[in-house]
Amino acid sequence: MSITGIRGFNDILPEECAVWRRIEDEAVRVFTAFGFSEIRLPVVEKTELFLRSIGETTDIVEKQMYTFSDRHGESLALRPEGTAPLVRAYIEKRLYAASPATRLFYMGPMFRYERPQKGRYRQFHQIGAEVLGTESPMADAEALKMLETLFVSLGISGVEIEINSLGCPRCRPAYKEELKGFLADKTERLCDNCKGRIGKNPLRALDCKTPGCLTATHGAPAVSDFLCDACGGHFKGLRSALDMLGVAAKVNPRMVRGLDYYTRTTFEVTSGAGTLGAQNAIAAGGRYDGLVEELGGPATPCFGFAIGMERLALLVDRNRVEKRPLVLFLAMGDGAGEKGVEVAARLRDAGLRVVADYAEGSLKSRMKRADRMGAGYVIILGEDEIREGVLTVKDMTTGAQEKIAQDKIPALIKGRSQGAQA
RNA sequence: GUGGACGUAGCUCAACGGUCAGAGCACUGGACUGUGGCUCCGGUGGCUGGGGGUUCGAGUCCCCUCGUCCACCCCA
Repeated sequence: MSITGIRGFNDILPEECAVWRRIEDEAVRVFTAFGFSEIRLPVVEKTELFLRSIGETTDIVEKQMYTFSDRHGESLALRPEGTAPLVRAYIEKRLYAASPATRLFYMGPMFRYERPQKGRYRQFHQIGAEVLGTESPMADAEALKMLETLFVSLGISGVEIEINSLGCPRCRPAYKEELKGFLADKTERLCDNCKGRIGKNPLRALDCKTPGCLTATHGAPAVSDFLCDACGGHFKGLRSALDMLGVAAKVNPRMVRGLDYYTRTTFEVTSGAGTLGAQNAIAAGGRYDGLVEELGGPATPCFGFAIGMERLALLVDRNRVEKRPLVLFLAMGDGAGEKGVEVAARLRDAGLRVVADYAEGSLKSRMKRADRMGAGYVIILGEDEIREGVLTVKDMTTGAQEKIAQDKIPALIKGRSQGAQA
């Protein structure tokens, strides 16, 4: 076998790229309308950045990061997510100085060493957006509205938004203790995984789907009952803002996220569509009010989310890919090939999408190919046309054809395809 | 990291341990000298993922390995 690609690292082929392109274009359009600006960040960062942001005991850091030493022995990592690098840049480039609230979005590859499966790959792609510098629950609500707007514009339906509040460093410890107390006499029922993390992060048990953990956590106290006044008010503000914006979100008091930096609002967007396999989360995020300060910046409350590109692509309608009509230019006979590429170039200058076909073969087989390539029009340049100083244009959908002067072709094709679309 | 299913032509899949591994689609040529879609006829295309073993004989059975898929775990 010759050299193959790496497990979990996929080639995105042209057909799939058309879908991705559509998603990306739509995301740029929607996010821009909400006042977000694009930022492009490196794919590699110092390992320490992720240790300090995501949390040293999270699965991502413990077993999913691609880390390596560079030639000077410094530990670097392929980014497993986009928020930490963005916050690093925000602090390093002092973006907070420009305006009180900064809205940024990014898209690109992320890397996690996991066992690949449907909707889960070692190199995967995210589109993310972050609002930095505002504590207002309106920011959370608007970001969710933005997400919903994107999904609608992509024709995706049947998604469910779940929200929760995890509280803040002031109120969460009390809840943690309460939960630990509740689980204390039920530890035996927890799965090994949850037994291990009960000390550090007992909240994870709420999210666990193993039967034992489900029964053990049944009737457990809810975070929402332990929120401090400020967090409770924030969560209430979020819910009423969502109502106002017409965003349907369900409160799920058991939803816990896997990254340590989340505070207050967390959310997850899932789809019931079977095409997603077991990975039903297509977007998720939340508030991380302490992260910027934690990483050495000024205290800056933030909200952000990331969308899983591969998963979203599984949900978009493949049949609706925008296409300008393709014109296939066929030249036949001595010298016609050269003349052909030149005429094709002029037609492109006039705004048409033209492929010059100078392959061998009978006209019949070349017509057949043109048809299979999806050509809307075929232009033929052969001996007859050269002699008469015209080109033959055939409309492949109607089958009609006519001989016409070269400079009249763009108008003819544009006129017809516009008429056809209307 | 754990468990399961599966690797045969570019794609989807056949072939009881027994001739030369087949079919459909795709590609290509022709029937139809410069006109596509339909039909018919021909052609190209395979180290049966790789390695080892059992057997007179292996695509088929056994072991190893690589890969894919599914699930757990985790997450987007």
